[in-house]
Amino acid sequence: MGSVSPVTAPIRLLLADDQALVRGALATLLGLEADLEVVAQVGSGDEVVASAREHAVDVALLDVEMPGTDGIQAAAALRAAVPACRVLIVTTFGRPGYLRRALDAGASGFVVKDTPADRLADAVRRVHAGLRVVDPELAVESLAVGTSPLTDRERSVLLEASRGGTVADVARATHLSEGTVRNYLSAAIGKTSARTRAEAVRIAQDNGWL
Amino acid sequence: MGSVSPVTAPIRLLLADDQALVRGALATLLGLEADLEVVAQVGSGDEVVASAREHAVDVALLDVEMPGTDGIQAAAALRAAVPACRVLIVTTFGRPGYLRRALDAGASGFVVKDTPADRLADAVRRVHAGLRVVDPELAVESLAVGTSPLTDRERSVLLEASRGGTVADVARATHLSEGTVRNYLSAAIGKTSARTRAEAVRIAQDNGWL
DNA sequence: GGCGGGTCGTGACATCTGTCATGCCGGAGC
DNA sequence: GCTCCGGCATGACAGATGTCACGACCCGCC
Repeated sequence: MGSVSPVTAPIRLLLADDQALVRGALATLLGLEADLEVVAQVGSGDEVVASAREHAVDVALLDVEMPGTDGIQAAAALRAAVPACRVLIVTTFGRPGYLRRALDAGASGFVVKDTPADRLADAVRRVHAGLRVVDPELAVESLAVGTSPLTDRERSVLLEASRGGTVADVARATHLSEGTVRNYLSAAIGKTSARTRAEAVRIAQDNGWL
Repeated sequence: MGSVSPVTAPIRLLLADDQALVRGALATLLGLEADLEVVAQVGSGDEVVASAREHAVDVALLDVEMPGTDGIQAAAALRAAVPACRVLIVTTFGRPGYLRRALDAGASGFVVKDTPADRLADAVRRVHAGLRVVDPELAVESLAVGTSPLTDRERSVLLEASRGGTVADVARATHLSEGTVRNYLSAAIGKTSARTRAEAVRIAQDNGWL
């Protein structure tokens, strides 16, 4: 007893990713580290909070793109429900808006999926130690792009329009007048410096504003 | 010598995926299997053929979504250059058109990334043994959807239009008359049973026709 | 109280889109 | 030979879209 360097308990991890293959592969990868232990895996954002609580998770690795509750919403819910649990967002797309929203939601780290595999474990350790982990390049871009210029309605109308329907479709879906929809779309097109509705959709998506 | 059950040489694998994190994780996952060995990893389709030749690869696992040469084009090139090397497509999206094109390109297997991780190694072994590996559900869907109804020009015009530009933009990019572009778009809209250009884009993308 | 900003609506206008008819050319197939 | 089909184009037309001006309401803020 009282050894000079006691064996610390491993960091308990939760993995949330809708793609079972990558989820499993990441679990294997992280499980090889002596000080890390994957104690839970889920395939949707809705299961995150319950699972994190049940398994006394230290760090949750959340993908952004998931069906239902996405990783960012899940991060917010998780921070509220289990404040001791840190969140590391692991995502495919390094969209500026994602980063900002992730940090707002209380995430401690943000890693894109094309970073080298051997850095992931370090990111987890840093997050667990209370540090922030953010790709500096992405942080710069995020600052440059700034926060979304779209109001809530503009965003929701543009989101509906991104499905490809006509103005009439969008109006029906949002319970708005057709004229109003066109006004909001016009505003969104202007604010995104686009020249078409479709282009506005693309720009907003690229920036993570949808 | 002449032992009853000789140790067979491990199956030599190539991994191609633009996301380093999943690539590395998959490598770790597969490397744990005694009869599998990851001998090469690349991050783009252009490097596949050279790398496969250099490392005497038995089975190549290719992602479809990659910058530059995509996994399906790479599969075709690889089959032509190194016929002994089998191809297993590992992709995020189970789009019917992807499957068909992958098989046409000479792929032996097609696995979506939301299949359980423990099945991947089996898929690799089967492919190596000369068997076909295809998700039966996806095969059915692929048959139901059928092959792309779009002609080459319709496809390329729709692809250009998917970037969100106006008819004039597309006409400029494709060196066609504006009227012709509108004709092709109209045809594409009709063939996809869409009611808008944007919807036609969405449908074509979902089916893997772009 | 006044001001700004977001929300929702109307009406009018110029332009863009989607559709259709029609034509010409070239190649594949009978 | 002829026909069918795809590529390419033009012209015309109805309807959709994007823009602008304008007004109404509510809320927060100085």
